[in-house]
Amino acid sequence: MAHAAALDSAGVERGLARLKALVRERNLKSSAVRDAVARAALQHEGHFTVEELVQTLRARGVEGAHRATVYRVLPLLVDAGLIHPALVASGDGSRYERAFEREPHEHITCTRCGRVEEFQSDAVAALQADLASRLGFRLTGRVHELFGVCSGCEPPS
Amino acid sequence: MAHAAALDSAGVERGLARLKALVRERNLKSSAVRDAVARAALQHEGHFTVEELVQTLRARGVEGAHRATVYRVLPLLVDAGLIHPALVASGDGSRYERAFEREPHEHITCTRCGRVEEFQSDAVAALQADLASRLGFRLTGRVHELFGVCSGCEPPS
DNA sequence: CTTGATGCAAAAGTTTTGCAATTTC
DNA sequence: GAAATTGCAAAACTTTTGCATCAAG
Repeated sequence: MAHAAALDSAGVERGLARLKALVRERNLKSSAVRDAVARAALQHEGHFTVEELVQTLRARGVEGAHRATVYRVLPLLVDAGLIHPALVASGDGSRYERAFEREPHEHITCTRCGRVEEFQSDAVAALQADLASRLGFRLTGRVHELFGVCSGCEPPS
Repeated sequence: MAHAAALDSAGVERGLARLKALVRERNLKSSAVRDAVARAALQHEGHFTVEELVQTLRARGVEGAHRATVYRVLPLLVDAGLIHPALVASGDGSRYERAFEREPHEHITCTRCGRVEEFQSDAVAALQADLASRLGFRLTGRVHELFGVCSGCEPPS
């Protein structure tokens, strides 16, 4: 189970519009390459590394967004709220995941069998919102992962 | 704000004992250098990078635990439950923080300036415990990170 | 003495940067 | 045209590894 479904094409367009708005706001210039990176990021399922994004773009034939360009573009996508860094450092480089038009979600992983349950908790979401504003932050993203041992792997005795 | 207070010396000793137990269990050999790394990690306030730990050790005069050695030792400290990886990738290398004798806590990161606030919420902890047990999991770990823009970077207008 | 731990240096990786060539406004 | 964006290559970093040497059991 586990990963967010890919964003549909209308959603991707809305994401690109959001990016364009930020670009205008900062007096930057639009660019086809950057849009392609944004598209790939928005359409990616689950989390991805920079390398994976580069591969996706390359596979997608067309324009080969250079690795360095991707590195330069990602921070802007984060600022635009399209993606955000995800998962604690786990070896091979930084990971990101889509943040745009994505419901807050939680994961709980069984460290024994690897099974992942995905669930939603309005109570958690409400708490997060409350905590963020109390600390003076405008909340834009969240990562909430629980780890444990499931009943299948460790029957309550 | 709010980084974890340093562990007192009795706590450090308990941590070292725990490490020693793991070392014995795995038929490894004890070592003064490894203990020094463990000490520095346990006493460190807040999160730290490998580089910072190396600096601390160097400053502490004594033996200059080599960078490579620290890299080799850290996974063992994680297995022993003394520390754990912390924070999603944020630029300069993996971060760790003490886990031993420490309450669960959360992080909120400003995506604009990178500042990290650490806080504790009993309500969140209670919810996590409740959700986990409801899903049939024995909770053993959690990663909870919020992202946003802090008031310093985006004054409430 | 047998095996693990360490330091060093070299190898792998990951990110960042300077520059010249392009593209956008 | 002026200024931002890109690709490329080089530089800067972060982690991992092979080896010879040391230390612990």
